[in-house]
Order: sequence, then C-alpha cells, then structure tokens
Amino acid sequence: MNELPNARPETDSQGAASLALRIAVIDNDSGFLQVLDKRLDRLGWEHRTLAGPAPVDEVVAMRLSAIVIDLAILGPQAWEYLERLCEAMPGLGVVVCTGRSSVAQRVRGLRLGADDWLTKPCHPEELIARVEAVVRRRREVDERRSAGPVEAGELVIRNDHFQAFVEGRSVALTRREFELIELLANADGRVLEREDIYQRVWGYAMVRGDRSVDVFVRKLRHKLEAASPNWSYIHTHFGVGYRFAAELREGADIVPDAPPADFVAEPANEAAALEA
Amino acid sequence: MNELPNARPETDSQGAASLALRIAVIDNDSGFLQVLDKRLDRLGWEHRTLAGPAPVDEVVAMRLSAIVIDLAILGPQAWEYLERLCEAMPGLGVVVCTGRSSVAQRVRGLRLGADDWLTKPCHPEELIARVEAVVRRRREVDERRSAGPVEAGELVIRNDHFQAFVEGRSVALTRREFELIELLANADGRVLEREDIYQRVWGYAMVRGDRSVDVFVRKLRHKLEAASPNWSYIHTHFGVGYRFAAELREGADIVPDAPPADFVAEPANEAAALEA
DNA sequence: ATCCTCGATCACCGAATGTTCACAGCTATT
DNA sequence: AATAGCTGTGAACATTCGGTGATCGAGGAT
Repeated sequence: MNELPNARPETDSQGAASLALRIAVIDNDSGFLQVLDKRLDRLGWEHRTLAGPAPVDEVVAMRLSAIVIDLAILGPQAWEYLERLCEAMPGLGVVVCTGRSSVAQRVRGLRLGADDWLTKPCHPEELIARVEAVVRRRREVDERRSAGPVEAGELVIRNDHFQAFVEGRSVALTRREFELIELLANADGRVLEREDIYQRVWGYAMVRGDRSVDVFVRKLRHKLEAASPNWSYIHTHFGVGYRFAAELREGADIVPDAPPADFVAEPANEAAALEA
Repeated sequence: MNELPNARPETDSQGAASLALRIAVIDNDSGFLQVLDKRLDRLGWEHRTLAGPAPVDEVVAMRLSAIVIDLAILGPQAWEYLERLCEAMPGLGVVVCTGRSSVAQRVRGLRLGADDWLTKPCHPEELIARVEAVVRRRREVDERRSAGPVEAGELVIRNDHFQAFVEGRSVALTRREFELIELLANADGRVLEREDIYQRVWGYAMVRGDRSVDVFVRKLRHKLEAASPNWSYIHTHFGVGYRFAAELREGADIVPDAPPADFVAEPANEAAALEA
C-alpha cells in the first residue's frame, strides 16, 4: 500500500478564509475544553460551553453556526436530543465529539442528522477543521449574497447599513424586515417557499401554521409602498411563497426618474397573469 | 465518564428518505471495493469505481453527488488533485477514505475542501452514512436549483418559479398542477400509473376510486390548451395512466408563429427581465 | 421605574384551491 | 352491436391560504 504524502507544516489557523463563527460546545471534559477554548479564542470564534443539553429553544436563540456535542454526557436521551436538535435546526452544523463508539452508533448519529462524528481523544485542530468543513458549504451559499448593494426599481438594499433606501432616504426597516427583504432580493427572482424563508431568516425550522413570514411581508410591503409608491417589490405565489422583483405598478407608467424605455415592456409576466 | 447509550440495531439502509445518489470511488483495495459495491447496489446508488485520479474535467462530467477518495493511491500529487477537485466542484461532496494519517494530514485535507475524512479500515456502513451526511446539506440548497428548466414543445417548465410558461407567458398553474406536470415531464416520456403519480405528488397512498389525478390532468390540459393550442402534452394510456410528450396536434403541422424562430422564442418576458 | 420598539401570535374574512360526485363519453371485450 | 369498465367533464362543496388589524410580552432605551 502506498504512503500518504506528507502534509506541509500546519498552516496558520487564522488562514484568510476562515471567518469568525459562533459555536457552542456541550461537554464537560475540562482539560479538553481548556485547550479548545484557547484555540477558539485565537481564531476569534465566538464560543460558549454548556455543561449539559440546553433546551432546543435556547440553542436556537444562540444563532450558532455549529455545535459540538459529547453525546456521552447527555445520558440516555442523547439520541432523542440529537434528533430534536437536528430537526429543529436543519442548517446548524452538528459535530459529535465523543469517546469510543461502535459503527452502529456512529451511523445512527449521522443518520439522525449529525454532520460529523469525531472520536475522543482527538486533536483540537482536527475538531476545528471538521467544524469548518461542516460549516463551509452553508457559508458559501449564504455569503455570495452578502456582496455589494442590491438595486431594484427605486430600491437600494445595503447590507453594510442593514437598511434599504429609496432616493437616499432610509425605509426604516427593522432587523428582521431587512433580513427578509435581503434574502428575497438576493434570491435572484426565484420564488422562495415560506419554509425556506423562515429557515434562513429565523434560523430554525418553521412549525406548521406559523404566519410570521406573512406578517413580515405585510410590514415590508407597507413600508415599501410608503417609500416607493409606484413600484411593487414582493409578489405572492399562492400555495408556494414569495418572489422579489421590482415591477412598475399598474397605472404608474409615467416614471419620473426612471431609466427610459426597456423597463416598461416587462410587466406582461407571470405575476400579471396570476393576478388576472 | 458516562457511557454512550446503545444504538438500536442498525435501521434498514434503504430507509425511505435516502434518495439514490451518484457517487464515484477512487480506490484500489479490491476487497473493500467488493463489499462496498454490494452495499451501494443494494441502496440503488449509481456508482463507479476509478482506479486512479480521473482528470477533473471528467469527474465534472460525471455529475456526481459525492466522491470517495483514497488519497494514498494518488501518490505525491494527492493534495494538489484534492484541491483542484474541490475547487472545480464546490458542490461536490468529497469524502477522503484512506489509511493511517496524522492529524496534520487530516486537517490539511479538510482545509483543502474535503468534507469528511475517514480512516481505513472502516465499515462500509459508516462510509455510506458519512457520504449521506455530506450530501444532505448540499441537497438542501442545491436540489431546487439543480434541475434546470424543462422544455417541451412550446412549454417551458421552471421549477424556480413553480410555474410553466408558453412564449414567456405564465400558464398560471396552481401548485398541485405544477407538481403534477413537473412529475410527468420529468418522467421522460414514460407512462406513469395513477398510483405512482398520486403517491409522488400527493405524498401518500391513493385510495381506490380516487379521481384526483384525472381531475388535475383535465385542469392541466385545459390550461395548456388555452396557452398552447397547437400542441398536446398529456396523453392517456387506457387502463394504465398518463404519459407526457409534446406532440403537434393533428392538422396543426403549420406552425403559424414559428418561422422567424429566435425572435419568437425570446419574448420580452419575465425571464428576460430577470436576467437583465 | 416607565416608555417605547419590535417581534410573536391570534382571530377573522374573502379568495383561491382541492375534493368529491354524478353523469356523459370512450375503449376494449364478448 | 351490446356491455362492463375506464376516463372526461362540470359544478357543488369543503378546505386551505394569505391579507389584515389588534394584542401581548420581552427587552432596550430614557
């Protein structure tokens, strides 16, 4: 059998790529935690250690990127806890880091929704690399939208200001409202389902019957209409969700400051058909 | 230190949830491959084993969900290969499955873009579980977008809009209608039985005598005919079910608006507007 | 301590959508 | 050609969905 080529000396953990993450560690191995804490501090990751299974709601509230769990300290409800956690937060990176285990146990954990399973004792550096690997994809997707300001119709959405503007005036969106419109606007004209939206803005799974998304869409529409009366931006797709697209309102064909021509031709579209 | 709770006996690998994946394995450990092959077959995953590093382009062409690599057989260029691969296919799940390795090696591999690193010898079941875990996320984000628009006759079925279009105009399908036609259209000309259709669109088993599928087919035909009168799309197979295929209607061999080709096909529609 | 903003829920209502049924029209057999 | 079994149709009926305004409670700011 061939040899595995040698690795270069470990590159600096602060490598340009790795942005700061928020993670929590559920463990009680003080020695391990101490070492880990130091490394995490050095990386600039926000982190918190928990002695036991925090209620899922609380974990949700922490807005984590990932969580590291030693299943052994959770006792018999470990599996159930793991399952509930993964179900409630499909976007959360879950790395199990625990003592000796059987194949069946590892398989079970992974099937329940864990993203990785690391056996103790392990090197903190590897744990960190695995957490990074787990979080990487999600980040790649989320990040591409946090690029420069988005413009649509009269609206300018600036994530550096956490605010949207019309003709330089702030639309006075709250945080949630902003996150919602940012998500929609960056969806590139696609229709987003409520579950998706909720998942990505609120950070955890939507329970059936939750109307939060609708309510916020209404608030957004209200503020947007006040600020930019001739345009409509958020379109409902019945039974599915919402779609963002700047469209001239009916009867507002005179666009004072608008880029000439092109745009006026557009409204013969799906939305129009649906609303008909 | 507490004990890790026992896992239940391993649940059936064919678990309902796990859809078929396409994966490739770069390895040459014939014993391992044999066992793995059998398992993968049983799971219904399309898989292929490669004796060595296929050119990255070729791997791209395989349209894989994930790839399993034994770095050891790649020799000295292993790292470089891994890096190029991960870079070229950010959406590909990469699981390194290789012999003994140092922490530094594992960390390096993960940093280069690998999603998981498993040490041989390992149980195939665990490998499979890890591949599933790796693919899980990707699937969540990527799945919707992956299936590009389907075109047939004058019809364009877009799953990013949950809608079908004819010459850029929406056919105004409801969600169920859309899901039904999407299913049929993706069935690639095969005849689907009502039970199948119901099962896959409604999500549960059809009770004998339920006519929902028929009713929806009717609604679909109605809307499609209104939007694209010269074509018929859904065909009945008596005693069996339905088949999707765009076919010119009898006596409509002259397609009135077709000749100037491109022009008509590129309407000033929503799609165009969005891409602007 | 008190005021105020923001987010989470609720209940209500009109509208869009899905389900079911009876009957008419077809198809393949006898 | 007659018949039993499928499928197409239209409409009534039941459900679900989304918009809206109001209320309530948690925190933050004053």
